Amino acid sequence: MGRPPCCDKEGVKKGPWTPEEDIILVTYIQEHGPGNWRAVPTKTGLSRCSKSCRLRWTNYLRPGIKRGNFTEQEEKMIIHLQDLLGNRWAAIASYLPQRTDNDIKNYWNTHLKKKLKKLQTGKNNSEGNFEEENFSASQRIPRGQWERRLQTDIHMAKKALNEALSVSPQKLSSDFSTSNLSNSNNSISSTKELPQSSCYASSADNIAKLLKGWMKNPIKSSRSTNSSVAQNSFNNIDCVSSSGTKGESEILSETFESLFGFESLESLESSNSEFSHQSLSPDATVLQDESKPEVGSETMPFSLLEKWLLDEACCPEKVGLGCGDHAQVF
DNA sequence: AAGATGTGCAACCGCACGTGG
DNA sequence: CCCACGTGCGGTTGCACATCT
Repeated sequence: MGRPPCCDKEGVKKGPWTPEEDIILVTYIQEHGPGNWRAVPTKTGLSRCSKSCRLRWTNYLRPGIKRGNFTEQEEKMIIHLQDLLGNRWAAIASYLPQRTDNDIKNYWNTHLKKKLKKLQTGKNNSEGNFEEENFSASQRIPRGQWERRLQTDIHMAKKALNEALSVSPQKLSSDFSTSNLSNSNNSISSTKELPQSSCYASSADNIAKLLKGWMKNPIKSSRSTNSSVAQNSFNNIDCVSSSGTKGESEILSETFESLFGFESLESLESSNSEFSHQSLSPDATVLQDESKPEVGSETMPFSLLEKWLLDEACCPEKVGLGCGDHAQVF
């Protein structure tokens, strides 16, 4: 039995996408918007399965996604969220709106896992490998339990955020100023230039040009030497710091909104039963990104979250979020 | 210089879930 | 309620490129 494949295997092209296919797909989505993926292959004439189209769009062509060059803040967030949520890459990605789950997953598997392993072995061997605990925890918990656990995680995360948001203004202020400064320059610091994938890069650059008019935001710069090809043109909707002269409360409010898509902690509280990433999924915000790009939604949240993560890292009990806590809830 | 091995990442696969008829 | 369909998600694979021997 089982479900039939999403598309006929015969005549369906697989493998890397060509620039021409990208153009076709993007042009179609430009006209019709993302969604109804089933119809995409037939309407565009692409010899691709609908899933492949969707994947290509969400992971690669979608505007507003950033590729490569993970910042330290992002690394910390991923590490922490992975600890908190397990391998729920989509959920993790919802906290990093410019990153795709696939990208985060790859980055975790190729970089962070090793990095953590190194750190862990170098640090202490007695407490066991937290990464392995992590995996085992997320793997052995059945789905139902996992969902309850996730809710608890969210609740605890809210608590942590609440605390993070209610720290003394002076401290917060200095945190903002310092971390914003540091944020602005470190995005390329620790990561090497990605390898260039030759012919496609230039072709994809053409796609970028083709699509230039699509984005309402001007494309600021194009690092043509970066391997992140076409998508970089989308991604270069650089996050201009919007903090400027705003009051702290406003900043906090905006930070929270831009970070979690809620207007207040109360609304977050009221939405308890529904995991927020559903409403925050990159796909869900695609069109919003087009119409009202979240300028500044990167630097501000990171500074706050950085604080949150760092606080927790050094004193978990303070925020009631010890790494193993969520497992004990049930 | 050439083959072997390692690494990173795009894309595929299959399962689960939500929804509408 | 059941079923088919569309979509989302996480795990895995395959390939291109980099590095090593």
